[in-house]
Amino acid sequence: MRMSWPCVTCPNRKLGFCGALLKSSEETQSEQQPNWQHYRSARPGEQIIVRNQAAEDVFVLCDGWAFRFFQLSNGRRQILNFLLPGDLFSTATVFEERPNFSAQALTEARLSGFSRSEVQARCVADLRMIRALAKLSVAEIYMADELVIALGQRSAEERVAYLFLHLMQRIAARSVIREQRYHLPLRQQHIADAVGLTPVHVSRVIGHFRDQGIIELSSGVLQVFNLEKLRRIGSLD
Amino acid sequence: MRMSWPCVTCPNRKLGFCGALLKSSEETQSEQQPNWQHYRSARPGEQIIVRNQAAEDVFVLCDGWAFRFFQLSNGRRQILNFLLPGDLFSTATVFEERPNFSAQALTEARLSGFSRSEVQARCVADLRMIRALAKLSVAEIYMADELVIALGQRSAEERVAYLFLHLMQRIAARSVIREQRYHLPLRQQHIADAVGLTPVHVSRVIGHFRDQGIIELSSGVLQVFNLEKLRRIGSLD
DNA sequence: CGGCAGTTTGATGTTACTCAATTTAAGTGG
DNA sequence: CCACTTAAATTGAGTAACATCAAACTGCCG
Repeated sequence: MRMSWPCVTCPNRKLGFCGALLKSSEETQSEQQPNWQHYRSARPGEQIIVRNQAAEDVFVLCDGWAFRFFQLSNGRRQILNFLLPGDLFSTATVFEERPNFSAQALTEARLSGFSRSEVQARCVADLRMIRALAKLSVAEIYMADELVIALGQRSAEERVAYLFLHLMQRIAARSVIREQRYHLPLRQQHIADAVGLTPVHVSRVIGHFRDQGIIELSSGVLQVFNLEKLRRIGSLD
Repeated sequence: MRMSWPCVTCPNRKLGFCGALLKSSEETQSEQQPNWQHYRSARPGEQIIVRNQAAEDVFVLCDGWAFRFFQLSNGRRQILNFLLPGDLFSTATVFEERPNFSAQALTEARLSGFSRSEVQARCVADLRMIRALAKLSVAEIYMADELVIALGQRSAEERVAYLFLHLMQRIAARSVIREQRYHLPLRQQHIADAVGLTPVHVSRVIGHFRDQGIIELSSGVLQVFNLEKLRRIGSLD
């Protein structure tokens, strides 16, 4: 059971950071679980990374959803991004011990933790690791820039549509989508915290989309009826 | 004249990416201008990087101010960040040929352009380059995350105060500040585009700060009279 | 059946935007 | 040095977008 975990939980290893790491390990290590990697699971809502708190490990999400966020002193929080299976919890964690953000599980989740020092050592030894990290880091910067654009320049409807399109694209990159139905285990509170609106207003926006026959979102499933329209509203340029 | 340029224009080479690059070149190259590096100047408002347009070079700002931005089809633009002397125009440009953003000079500016392929080659050869890039990339991600937080969760006054504090900190990191006076060559339009407000509202916010005796901003100089208060308004947590 | 978390709806308030006019500052040519 | 021009900043009035508060509704689970 445990031996087969990596393959079962990360069927799309080639997509993520996990891929480069494990590939680099296959050559130097046996089939056995190396001691610098370990698995862990998290319950919905469980805190995985606490801001400013030093952590030994670098985490990759194997299964389920999670998100990175920043907790403000006034009780609000900004969700920085959502993490899907295969995602590294920010490339910054590879280089910095104390993260500048927090992270928690959204659903039941499984994580893979890698010892940071070992990951760094592998970066030095294996150029492919560096390449993979560089790619991830570029993607992370672009994602953040896009969110800045959405938050700075777009209306409520546009932001929500943007978030849906963004998530749809990422989900579609790792699984086959049938009939434009996407599994989105988000409360409206999460959407609100991600796009800088109140849950009440998010509800109105989604209601409006529903009335227009653009989408339907209920019980964790987003169904898109009019992708064209959603794109016209939510795409950034 | 030309020989002494690098030192004159990048007095704080150790701070930036320029430092690692040139250091790595000192060992392998003579004192002469290497052919994979060249200088260039830009007039205020001149476009330096055009989104989606392939560029051979990676740019470092030597002197003056510039900014990265994204132009929306509705005429609006989001300024992603301001660039100060020593700054690399996004670490993403090192790895990707086609940038996902544009950039233009804010003031009279001098740039240093490095051939991307050469920079990449040096990354492979010299570990210090990688380390420098990793550090920059982490800083860039954190900067973007902070802006997301400011745009998503903070009021107009808080955002403007945040921008000032952020720029003050970066300016102070590269020059001695006397009596809390900072040279900020920004129009209110730039501030507006950076924090997602209209220029009119930015004017009101700054006017309000002025009335309260917190700051004074005119003819390109920001003077801070009450740093404590500015921090209470603008700091993120 | 009751309780609870999440969503929806309505009424009202606040923030920031828009439009337009006015003032200030910075050049420019006589 | 002073009128003239132009860009930027300020100010005011009216409006739109989103927040807030509170109540009602829904689905789910014990």
